[in-house]
Amino acid sequence: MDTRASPPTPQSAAKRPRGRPRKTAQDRDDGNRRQQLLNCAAKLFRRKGFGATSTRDIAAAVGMQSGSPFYHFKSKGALLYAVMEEGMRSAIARQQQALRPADASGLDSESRLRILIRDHFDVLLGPGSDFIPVMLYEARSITPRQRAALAELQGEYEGPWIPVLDALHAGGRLKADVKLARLLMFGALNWSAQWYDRRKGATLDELTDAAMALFLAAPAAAAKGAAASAG
Amino acid sequence: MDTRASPPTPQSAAKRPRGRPRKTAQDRDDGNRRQQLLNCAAKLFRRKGFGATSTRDIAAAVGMQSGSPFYHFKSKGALLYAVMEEGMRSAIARQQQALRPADASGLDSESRLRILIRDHFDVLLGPGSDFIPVMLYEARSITPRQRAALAELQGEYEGPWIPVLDALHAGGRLKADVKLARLLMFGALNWSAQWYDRRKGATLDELTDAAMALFLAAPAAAAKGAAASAG
DNA sequence: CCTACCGATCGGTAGG
DNA sequence: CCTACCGATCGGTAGG
Repeated sequence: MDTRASPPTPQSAAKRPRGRPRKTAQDRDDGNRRQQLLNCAAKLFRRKGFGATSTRDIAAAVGMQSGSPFYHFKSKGALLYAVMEEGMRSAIARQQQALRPADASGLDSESRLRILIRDHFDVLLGPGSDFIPVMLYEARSITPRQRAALAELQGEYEGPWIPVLDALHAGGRLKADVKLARLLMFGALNWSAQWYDRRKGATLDELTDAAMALFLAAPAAAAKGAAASAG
Repeated sequence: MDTRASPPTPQSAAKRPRGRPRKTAQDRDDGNRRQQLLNCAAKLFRRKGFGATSTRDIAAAVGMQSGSPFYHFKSKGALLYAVMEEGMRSAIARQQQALRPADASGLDSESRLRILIRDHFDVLLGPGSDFIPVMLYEARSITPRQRAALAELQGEYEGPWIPVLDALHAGGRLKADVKLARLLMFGALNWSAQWYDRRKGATLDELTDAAMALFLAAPAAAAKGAAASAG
């Protein structure tokens, strides 16, 4: 799904009779090295920042020579963007996965919001989650064109939140202006990437509880019958 | 109301017989150039990021030669830290100013929180407010020692929030765990530096209203008599 | 604060 | 994907 890095030597059959195009004989890597570059780049960009990370750092982290990353990505900026794009695509896929049972069982808006928030924390703070933080905190370093492309993916990610927040607003559970509330809520969640420490403090479930308690007003006192008792 | 841009040439009378030790004769700058460096550095660090801003960029922005910033700051990192420290000191001073009348007139916790939030938006989004965003988003680029020093100032800034949030929690207006609520709230506010556009969208007052409505539960229905009617 | 400069590093490329 | 390399830029300094 990438314009970059089409398979090398398209139809230059060289020695090899008719295998898939490989650069050399050893087939233990494939497009695997590219993924390793992405993983290491994400980790380093997050820890040190884009500007403070050299392509040599990244190459060394995956055991390559200094010029080799440019075989997979045409520039350092392209590598950064690839990290962000993979982060978003993976987040969207994960979100759809998380919502699938919710659709089936017809959960109410509160439960759906809880799922969205819990999933968001997972994307942001779960294991191997450097891609989205890089996207959130290095946006200055990509081109306007790339930013626009990312904005589209972000819109896709935010899509499922809208009807949930609208419904909660209509039901009096969300008091603030819906658009501003959404921006503020995402801020509250996204900022956790700056302070959350997986090894100590609250669990992601506790974080989710806190966020729900912070954002949602109690159900209207005189409601029907089915009230949920939250811990 | 800005700590920056103090009036130039305080009492330096022309040739001046026995002034304080100055490097050369021309007295049109003083410690003024240093402040210009800080202002321009803050603006550039915020727009382009620390890594993508060269000391030459900064020098050019204030009309200096490339080596001259190092007369005022011993390294690029020292300049970054100076921006952050000035941002925090100025934010603390501004906060104390904002709270002064509140102390005097004995406002309730809700009103005090509103003042804190409104002031925070001012520090973050008001005119000439590049210093705090730089501090928030370039923390990776300073040394652990500098981070520790900043953490102390941040503690000073957060101090006034604690009793207010505790009181609101005790009064049932803030439902979430207080510590997590504080972290999430600061996230919601701080993130606004990423999306807020002064020229369009909501005003800082509207933003403050939205934040208050998002964070605070309605006052307990059966309270005493003096209830405030919020818009 | 300028002039003149240095050593190091960096992104990137040719050519295999 | 490595070897070998280049031009540019960068942070920083000496010396006035």
